[in-house]
Amino acid sequence: MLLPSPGRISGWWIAMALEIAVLAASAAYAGGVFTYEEPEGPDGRLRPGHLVLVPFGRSGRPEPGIVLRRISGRSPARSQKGDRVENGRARKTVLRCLEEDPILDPQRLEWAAWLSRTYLTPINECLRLMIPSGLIPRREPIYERVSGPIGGGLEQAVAVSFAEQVLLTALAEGPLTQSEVHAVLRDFPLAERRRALQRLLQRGWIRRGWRIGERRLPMLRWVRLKNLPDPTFRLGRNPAVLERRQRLLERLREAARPLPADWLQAETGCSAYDLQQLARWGFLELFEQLAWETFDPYPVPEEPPNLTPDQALAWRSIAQALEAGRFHAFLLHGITGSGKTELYLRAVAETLRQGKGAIVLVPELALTPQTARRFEARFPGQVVIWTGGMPPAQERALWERVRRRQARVIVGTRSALFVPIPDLGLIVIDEAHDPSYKQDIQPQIPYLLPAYHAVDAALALARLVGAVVILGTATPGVELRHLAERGVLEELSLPRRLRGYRRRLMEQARQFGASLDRFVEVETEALESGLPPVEIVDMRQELKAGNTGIFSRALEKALDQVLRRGQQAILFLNRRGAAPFLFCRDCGHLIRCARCDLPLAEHHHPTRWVCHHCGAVEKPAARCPRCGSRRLKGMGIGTQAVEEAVRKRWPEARVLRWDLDAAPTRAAHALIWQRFADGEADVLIGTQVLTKGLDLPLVTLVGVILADVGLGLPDFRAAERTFQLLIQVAGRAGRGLFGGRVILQTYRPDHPAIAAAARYDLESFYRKELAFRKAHGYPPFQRLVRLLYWHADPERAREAAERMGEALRHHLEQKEAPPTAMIGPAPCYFSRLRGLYRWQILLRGPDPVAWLRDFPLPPDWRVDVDPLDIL
DNA sequence: AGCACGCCGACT
DNA sequence: GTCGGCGTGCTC
Repeated sequence: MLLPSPGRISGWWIAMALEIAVLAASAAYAGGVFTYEEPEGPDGRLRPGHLVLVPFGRSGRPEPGIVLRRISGRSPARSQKGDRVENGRARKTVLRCLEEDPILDPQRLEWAAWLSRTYLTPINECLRLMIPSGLIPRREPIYERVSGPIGGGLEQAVAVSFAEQVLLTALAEGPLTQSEVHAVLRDFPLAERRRALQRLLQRGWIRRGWRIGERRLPMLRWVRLKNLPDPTFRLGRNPAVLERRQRLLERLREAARPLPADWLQAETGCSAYDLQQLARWGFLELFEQLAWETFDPYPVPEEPPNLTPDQALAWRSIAQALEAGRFHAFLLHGITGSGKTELYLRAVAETLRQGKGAIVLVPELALTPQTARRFEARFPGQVVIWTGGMPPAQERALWERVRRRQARVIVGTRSALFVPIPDLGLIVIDEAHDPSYKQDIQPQIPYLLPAYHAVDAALALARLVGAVVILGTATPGVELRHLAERGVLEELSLPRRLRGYRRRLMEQARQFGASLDRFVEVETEALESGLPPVEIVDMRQELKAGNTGIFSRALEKALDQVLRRGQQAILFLNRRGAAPFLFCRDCGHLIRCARCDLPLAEHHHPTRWVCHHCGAVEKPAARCPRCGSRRLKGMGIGTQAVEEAVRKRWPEARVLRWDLDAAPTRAAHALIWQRFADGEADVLIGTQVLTKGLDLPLVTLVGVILADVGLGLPDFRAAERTFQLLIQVAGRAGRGLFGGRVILQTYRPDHPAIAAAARYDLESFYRKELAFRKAHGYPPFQRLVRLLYWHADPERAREAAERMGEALRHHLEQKEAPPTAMIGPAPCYFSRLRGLYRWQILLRGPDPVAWLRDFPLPPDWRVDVDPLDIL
């Protein structure tokens, strides 16, 4: 077939037009895809996957876009402005191409289309996931004078304000950017400045254009050690400052080479100021380099250990699949500490050997310097750590390294899946059951991001590019097991627990004065042992026996023992704060968040009332808002209450708390973990953040303060979530030399999730859960789509929901297959959050997405396909 | 979502 | 008579 080329052919203009997905937030509301003219000149010949800037919207602001395809067609007429007109609408022209080569390959474009179809989201929103904001230049409005009065004459005919005159005079000298306009008009109030601009624009005296910023390559700050300070030199007055500065110098001395500043800061806790100060004293030299050139903090590759027989068996299948170089997906079911990571590392090594790239996803909170280090140590200089919310320059630097094939391994959180690494050969998803792999629906984000699940999205991508997927988990959950049973995933298992490699254990044994006698030697390198035994304590019996405290007698005794032996304990309670409820003792009034209608929790240090949903923090009121009584009291317990109880009962114990309050940032998380791992505390108290697969060898006791938290929610996945959490937290015990045990306190010892977790009985829990899901028509037997609507006005929310319900009912009657049931419209269980009234409609059937595909969904409705919860 | 156009009350 | 309220409609 002859492709039409631009030019005049037998009286027709054969125009090449481009379908472009525009990445502006507002574009999604109009479908996301628009037709543009191809520019003439060197920026011509745009191909699918090219990143361009196009004028968009009334303001004509340059917005990033991705070329989807070239289309040919009869030329529309030209308007006076020179734009082509079609259906009465002017067609605009691409402004410029941002990268010489297409930045997305055809498979990624196909994948975006899949995401769009699967999650009922405009394709531009799906593509946005793959374009880091660091690639987009800054754009600033620029104003220039067109015509109008210059000084005298028309001012009398048309009222011109003083501000307008000042602006016109300034513009007579030349164009001004937005910020320059504000500088010129700095003596006028903001509203006045805006009005002046608007009126002059309206009269056509000035014109607005856009200045597109320079795209500078991001630089990276490096640190080189110049001199070590004299031992008598005071590096700081504050002991904490002193310590981290010493740590920094020590780290540089060890490395014996320059290290990146941000990396050093993360590792040592130093601030930019610390670095500057040390440089001023002449101990360090700070310098910059292109960010992606030589990021290579670990030059010596770590030797891979030998595999255990279990690992070797699993490895044979994985190696075979990698060899074949076709799509293949594994469910690697390995209990905590069974050596899954070593298999990931081998698979990555094999992928690199083939000249392909690998993506390794880890749960949000598990991405710590320690995790990163394992990969960097094995693949020095080849690893990029990718997390959400990085500064644009860093994003761009890392993206550039990946694109130039300088880094072939991406380790990151769920957004790392979308980095377009060339020749993708392997995707690993660690702890694949983790809920942080699902993108949730949030009202505060202006974008209509697809509610994707990284596991499903990874499988789809791997199919398109012919890659291998490894989904690793200790607690597969119903959906993953179901995929395995359907043959989508090949199941591999590591049933035995690896206590550690001999080399590491010997070191620990020396350090803590322990012996390795009680380990079963399965092979020359690795030692194995079983999971720690779990003891259930029925807290109702404790109450009967007169114990109203937080600790059962069994847990108290066990903790006592651990502390006496100088070992470590973890106390787990999946609830932050001091008390989850606040009641008035006189009238029984429950204090609620004004915006969410949910109970406020009491927090200490300082004493505050906190909404766990919207994060609102209130100063405690002295009196009950209903009866005026001063007797307000917190009820129930959270991690802070546990911490206080431990400190009171064991004043000599060193206690650390690990929850969102104690560790608001990733660095703080890493720091708490590090301190506990270094033996700076005896007891670690925390919420689910502490379940994220970290090795703490000295922990011999895990106490679950209250296993029932979370079982009360009316959600079909509540039991599964609790079960998985309990298994994960139990796995924290006994990973080291001294073995370990788990004590699980509960008021519901017979609940299937709790009873099965205590026996590590995944099989029976899975069977029961599956029967429950089948009986109630929940996933994986039926699929769910959740339609969400929210509005500050309760009436408008209800009306919109009912209108939508009607429209869907109508659609339902017209369209029979596939059979789909509508549940609702109804207010959500959390019917008001952040001041917004929430309504939902659930669609349930074998394929509700297909059923919805030809239904026009209004953009103010949010769609959650395969929602994790329906609260 | 932004942003502009469009029709009714309190002020220089 | 003008500023400015936010209702409605559009984005190639």
